[in-house]
Amino acid sequence: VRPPTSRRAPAPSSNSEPRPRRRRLRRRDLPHETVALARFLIGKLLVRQIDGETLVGRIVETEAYVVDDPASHAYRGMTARNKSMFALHAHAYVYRIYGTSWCLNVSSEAAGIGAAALIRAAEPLVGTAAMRRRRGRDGLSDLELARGPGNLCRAFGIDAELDGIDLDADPRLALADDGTVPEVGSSVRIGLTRAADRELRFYARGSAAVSGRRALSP
DNA sequence: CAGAGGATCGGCT
DNA sequence: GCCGATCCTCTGG
Repeated sequence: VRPPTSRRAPAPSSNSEPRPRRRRLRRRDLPHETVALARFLIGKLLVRQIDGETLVGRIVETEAYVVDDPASHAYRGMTARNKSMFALHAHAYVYRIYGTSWCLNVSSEAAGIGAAALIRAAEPLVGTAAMRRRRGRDGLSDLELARGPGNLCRAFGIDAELDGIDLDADPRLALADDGTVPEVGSSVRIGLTRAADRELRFYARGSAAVSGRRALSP
């Protein structure tokens, strides 16, 4: 039973262990297989350079959109919107949803195969003031700044301009590793109508920055 | 070329 | 929990 005042146990970033300086992840460091990539990204860092500032968050929630997946944008083949999903792994796929929000994915698999890992939430570590400014809403705690895929993109200033970029080398957006090893849980994906039963969502256990109903992240 | 609907969010009941 | 906002993209005729 959890204490009523705190929604979740301490997040992975609250470990007091010294850890190595963060190191940019190159393409060769990332699993190319979609589910392995989605799981691997939990605990890694998202590093954004924008307007002369550095924003860093720890990824705490992802979803896999695999080959032959009716819920995937790539299910019916390549289109103008989803072509970044067909890029070699470690490219960004950024798209607009509901006319209101952006979503960030990391492409997976070989060139020509449409699959990706959606980044659904991050725990802000560096640049929280800038993230709060970008969210444009009052009263948000740090842990709410990048909770949910649309909120994450808003906080990090991610939009169509970053669609298709190579996360291996682009100066504007990178993945990094600081040696943190979180405990990873899994569940069904959030917000889907098709293939809603597949267990393809991954999250950092104990993180207060994950989205979705609490029952999905025990 | 019209129409439906979506990997969301936030406000309201 | 429910619902509307908002704007493309994709589909079918």
